[in-house]
Amino acid sequence: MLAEHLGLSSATVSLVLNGSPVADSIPQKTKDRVFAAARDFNYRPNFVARSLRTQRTFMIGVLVPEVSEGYAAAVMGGIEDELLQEGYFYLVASHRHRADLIEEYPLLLQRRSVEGLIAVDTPWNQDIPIPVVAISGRAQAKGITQIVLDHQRAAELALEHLYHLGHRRIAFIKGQSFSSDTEVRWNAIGKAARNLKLEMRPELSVQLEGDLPLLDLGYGVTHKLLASRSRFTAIFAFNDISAMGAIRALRENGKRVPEDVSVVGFDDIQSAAFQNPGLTTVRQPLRRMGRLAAETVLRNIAAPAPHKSSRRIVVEPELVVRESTTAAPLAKPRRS
Amino acid sequence: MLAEHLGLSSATVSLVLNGSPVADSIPQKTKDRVFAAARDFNYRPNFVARSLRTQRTFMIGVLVPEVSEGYAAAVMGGIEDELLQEGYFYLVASHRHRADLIEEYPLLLQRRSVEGLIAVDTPWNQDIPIPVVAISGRAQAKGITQIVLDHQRAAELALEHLYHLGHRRIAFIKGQSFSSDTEVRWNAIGKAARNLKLEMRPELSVQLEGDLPLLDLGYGVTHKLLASRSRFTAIFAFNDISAMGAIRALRENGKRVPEDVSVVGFDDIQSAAFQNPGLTTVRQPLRRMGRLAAETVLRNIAAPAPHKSSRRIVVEPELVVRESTTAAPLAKPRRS
DNA sequence: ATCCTCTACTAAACCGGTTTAGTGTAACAC
DNA sequence: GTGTTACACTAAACCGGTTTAGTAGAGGAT
Repeated sequence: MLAEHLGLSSATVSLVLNGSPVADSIPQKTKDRVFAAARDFNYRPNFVARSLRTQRTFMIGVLVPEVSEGYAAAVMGGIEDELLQEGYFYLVASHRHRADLIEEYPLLLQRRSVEGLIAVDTPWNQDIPIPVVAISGRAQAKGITQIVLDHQRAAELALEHLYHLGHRRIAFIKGQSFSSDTEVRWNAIGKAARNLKLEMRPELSVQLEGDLPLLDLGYGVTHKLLASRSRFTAIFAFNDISAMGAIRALRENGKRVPEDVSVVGFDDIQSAAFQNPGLTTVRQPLRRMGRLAAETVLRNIAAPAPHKSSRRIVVEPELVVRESTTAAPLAKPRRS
Repeated sequence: MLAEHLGLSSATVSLVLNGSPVADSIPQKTKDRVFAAARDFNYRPNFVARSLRTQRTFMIGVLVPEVSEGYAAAVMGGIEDELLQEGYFYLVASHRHRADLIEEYPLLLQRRSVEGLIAVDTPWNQDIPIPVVAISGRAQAKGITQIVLDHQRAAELALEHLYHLGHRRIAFIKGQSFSSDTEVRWNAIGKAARNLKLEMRPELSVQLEGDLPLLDLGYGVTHKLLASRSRFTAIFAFNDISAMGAIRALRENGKRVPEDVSVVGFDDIQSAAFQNPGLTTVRQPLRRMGRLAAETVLRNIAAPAPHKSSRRIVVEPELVVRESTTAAPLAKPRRS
């Protein structure tokens, strides 16, 4: 540390600059000299050295399936808002759903001494000694906090919307088996359908299969659906991307959206609003969920939970009605 | 370090585990004991301590306008591919084009001892002591490497495509003044137009203005364009998002895309392909640019450039023809 | 003159490794 | 028996701060 080229010990300088109570006895005059020198020399204490001594890194790790994908990107936006504001930085790692990476990255991040971890849509069963918050991942380990969507409400919002528009024959695009939300959401849909006395026909359910690129996930399965010649007037897709793929497949088959078939997506990623027609979708407040996760992880760092209890924080979805849904054809809608 | 609970000094353990040549004289038997103990105790050397001594952090900083936005997300995907593979992690900071943050974040990242910096679409004029690679930012400082698109080629690809489809009255949506690509691209378009003897009418040029949210950037200006009643048969937008906004505005005005007006975007972000109709656009190889930036920054770290020369690496665009462009109405197209 | 109490600092330990310069011992040469 | 070398390690410095325990010196009380 070069600052005591001008008189004092490094201890004094450190004490003064950090405003330690031990420095109370140091006269203002000396303090001012220190501050002035720090400014003149443009002194920036070495963060690594400080981290070593204080055992604080002010870093947290973020695990996502893939950074470049809209869902993760939106969540990260919220995470970052909160973290940078609180003086933290974050390290990101994309595991692309590869089991070995899901295993390895948390270890690597721990070696980097991150103070907490946020796992986005990542299966989790490890028990690690730092706070972990999972966003919509199926978490089995104890002691982690989960941010989850109220899937029941989400299913109701979508189905009631379609139901009130007169749709009775609704096709469903189910998520990939590796996605953590698939199962809960599917069950929620089943329950919501029963409440509405809506029949879920097996021949109108298809499941996504491809992995990451997810280019035209919904495209293929919708073609399959159309090929089966089962009649339907609406599709409820697992996510916005598959909904967009579905719309394309419908168009190619001469179906108009929404006049012939209504389509509801899920997530409300940025491009849902950019679609033409705009996509009606169930919004997950992704940015807020990210922010919430960051807040939670910071709180857990500040005050380590005494009891390793698993908590869950439920966030509410919101139906965003755009132009991809309308009254069912050949049937009298009840309300709009 | 707990590992020498079983016999040796920490120095020996470190030497052995790091495969230092100094450890050559240590018999294999001892080495094996060390390795075994490391495994049993699940020993992970503290990265912070090591960083302090070796002055290596294996971290690089990434500056972007906004993480949650498609352009930055795609670039980050490429950056991450390369970095994680090479054992590096990265810290991200979003400056939202705020001048104070653009000033501050590089400093914060340097305090964190990042070994290099990648600036995405970020104006840059500082001269800092670590390698910097800029992706499509207007960089003025010396010593930094820029990854830039061949804008001339990009403009030609788009204009020639439209020209050959018979379009002569083409409207242009120009980028925001803060975006680093705006000016070069505009000049490139001008030059390409002259080469084609295409007249650029001032009344057919509009400029984006809003800042980040960019929800319907192109929407407003296109409405303005339509309101001016100037006739045009095609729009070349500054980016995909404004192109999507333009399409929406056109539709609302009863214009069909592409039958009445063809639209060309720029970037080829993920949702361009998801559009209905699929958006014809000039692709920037964003992921590759990110990867290239990461490779370059790592190379500069390994072998610091002796001469602080500014280099530029030019990448080639590619025209992706989808469904938003077709032959101009009321005119004989030359070729399809 | 002696003791006490403040004031204004600082010496030195510490964080957890890496790295340099040695050191003790055994084997070998002469 | 003595000098030399190779072997198998280790002491200690070091990275750059933070933090604890303590100390020198001035001034006041007795």
